Amino acid sequence: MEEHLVSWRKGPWTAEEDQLLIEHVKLHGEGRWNSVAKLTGLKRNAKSCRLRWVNYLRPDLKRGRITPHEERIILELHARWGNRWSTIARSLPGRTDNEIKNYWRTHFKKKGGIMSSEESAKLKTRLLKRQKFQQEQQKQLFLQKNEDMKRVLLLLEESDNKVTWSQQDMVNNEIPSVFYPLVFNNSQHVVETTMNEDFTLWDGLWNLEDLYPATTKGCVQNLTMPTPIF
DNA sequence: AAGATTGTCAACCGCATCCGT
DNA sequence: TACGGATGCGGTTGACAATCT
Repeated sequence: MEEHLVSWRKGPWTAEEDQLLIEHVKLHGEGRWNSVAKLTGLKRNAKSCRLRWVNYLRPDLKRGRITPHEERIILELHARWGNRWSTIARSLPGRTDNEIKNYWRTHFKKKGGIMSSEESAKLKTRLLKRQKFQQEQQKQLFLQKNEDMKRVLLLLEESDNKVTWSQQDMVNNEIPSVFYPLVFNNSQHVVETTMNEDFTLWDGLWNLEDLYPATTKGCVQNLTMPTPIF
């Protein structure tokens, strides 16, 4: 396609354009971005198509906020490799170089590129808070598990010891699966998912607390630890 | 309530690199 | 080996949203 004859569309992509691009990749695979316009009628140049696919439409992309674990990886890899975003992105499946670059610039890049001692102290405090929270959460999980086991023992007694552990239960040292409906409202998987999501939520709140101590203090204090559903 | 400031993120641009001819 | 097109990368911009004053 002769670029000087075509007036390429620019700016945000529409849902229709996205659909055309998705269909094109389904049919022809990734790459050959120059043929997209020819074959689909899209008025987007090769670069724009590639970027849209890589940063937004790829099905293996991870949506949502960067997790504390990912943040730690970003910090470590940036310390090692500097601004080699695509290299860093390879260690974070589902995240794009653009996303990581944006995240870094928003959260860590300071004027002049060097953090003041006050800022680095803030970062340290934040990491310590996280560590503390993780420890507390593990403790809570442990205590919760103990409670679950007590419950199961009671149920076992009530059921006249007629229930047996499956082989898998024995291997995992877990509650007999037949008791799940009685012990958990849903499945254990749902409980774990909820806990993880809550962790992300709490992490976000810490960020807020660091940034806006006055406005979020009350909110954070009034929240309680997430508890499994019974 | 409204304007100013700051944060976020999608998208663009220029340059570098790769690869086929 | 040189050349040109395709692709990849990192820096930057601009629009919009959220928050502050």
